[in-house]
Amino acid sequence: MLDANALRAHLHETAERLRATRGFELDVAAIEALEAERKAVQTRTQDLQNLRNTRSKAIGQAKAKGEDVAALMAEVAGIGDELKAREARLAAIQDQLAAIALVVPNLPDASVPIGPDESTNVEVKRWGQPPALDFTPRDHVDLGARNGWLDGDAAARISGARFTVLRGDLARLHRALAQFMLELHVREHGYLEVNVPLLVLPETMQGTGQLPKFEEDLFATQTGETRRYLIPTSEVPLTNLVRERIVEDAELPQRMTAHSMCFRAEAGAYGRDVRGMIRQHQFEKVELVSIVRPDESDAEHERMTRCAEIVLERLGLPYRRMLLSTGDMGFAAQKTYDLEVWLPSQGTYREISSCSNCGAFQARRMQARWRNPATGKPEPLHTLNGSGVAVGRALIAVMENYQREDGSIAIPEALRPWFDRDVIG
RNA sequence: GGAGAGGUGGCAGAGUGGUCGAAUGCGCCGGAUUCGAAAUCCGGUGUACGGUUUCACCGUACCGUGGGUUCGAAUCCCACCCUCUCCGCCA
Repeated sequence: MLDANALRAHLHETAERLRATRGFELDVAAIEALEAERKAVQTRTQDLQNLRNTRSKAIGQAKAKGEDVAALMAEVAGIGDELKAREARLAAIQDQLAAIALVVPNLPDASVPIGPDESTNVEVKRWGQPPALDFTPRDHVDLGARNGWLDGDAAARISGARFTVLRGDLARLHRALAQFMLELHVREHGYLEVNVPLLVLPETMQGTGQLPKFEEDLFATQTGETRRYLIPTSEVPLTNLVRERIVEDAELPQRMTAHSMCFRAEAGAYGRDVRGMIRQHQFEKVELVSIVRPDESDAEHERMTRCAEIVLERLGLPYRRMLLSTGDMGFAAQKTYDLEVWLPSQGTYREISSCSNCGAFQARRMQARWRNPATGKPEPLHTLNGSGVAVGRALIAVMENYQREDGSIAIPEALRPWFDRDVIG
């Protein structure tokens, strides 16, 4: 959510920036009309409330002195009906304004390249050399066919498309990757390990920006009257830990990591990445979330991205860092780096991590604040999230980059603590 | 799932339908006292929204949530949510 006061004060300018960067059309006319009415109705409502309060108090005082209150009662008589109508109208207007505000995307940072889609992303750096294989590399589906390691057919029978069953040493490798990442972030990068709920309430989803606009991307459950959603990433519960809280300065910055299941409906992805486990309804991710003071978020964004990069470097996986252009950024982000890992079978880099600085955007939706010692006043925090990294995709990357001609897979040095061998298959 | 108790400011904890945004204590901030500190004393100390003559004042809302009764609700009524205790079931 954008700052309400700033939006009001710079409505046309903001609308122009949203159009230029996001291709988002802000309904300026509707907002102006609602704002004008809101101001009139709110002022009138509060005047009426004030009148009612003062008169009611006078009645109480008069009664206490044993005076006749008939005249005072008559004065208040007409207020009730108008007040009720005004209050209802005000609530309706504020609901409409909120509904508009909740679907406006974040404004990109000035350093973000302007462009329509991923074609205008900018490569910032490259690390590592793609492995020189003297045979034609297989993709992870072919490699996974050995030993019943990766079984899409079984998963389809059980759960439908976009699920996989992992078995044996591949399941073990998958688990080792998650453990390795979690340990790295906890022991070396200073993150607090958190274990979070996977089902969350609608207001939680609204806090981080998945709702109300992207409901079709989510899996939902219904138990009686209560609706709960499966998290698409542990960013959601982790970030919402500060929802409706005022955090003291001494508690900042907060760095949290969680290993969790993630669930995505992938409603708009029919036909994309249907082969293998690149794009699944259910996958695992080690997430990084930082809650920081506003003036620290840029530096934290760089730091967080490095924490994700180190995962790939320790695993010896070649990658590049991309600065996303305005058209490719998520709804809540003001700046995003994607890490893309080399996949030999595709001869290209594929997304394995996304690190975003959301600025105050999520914090305003969540009412997540800190007490600024300089002013003594509560101010919105800044929130950041990043994958550190996607476990399923890391598994694919290890399989493909560490494959050998016979279809066996070498175990990266960093994962040896979880294995008694240096090769599987 | 059954039975009971309870949800009030950062915390603890009062609150007969009428100057209750809310006593008191603790905590915190400022000041006095002190060589300094402790103790003591004095003062201050919620959040959001709105208005304006915009760093100051004024107004409104908020006592779990949502409704209702009333001129007036923390207080009365209804529904829901949550927490705790005991029982049952269960990983």
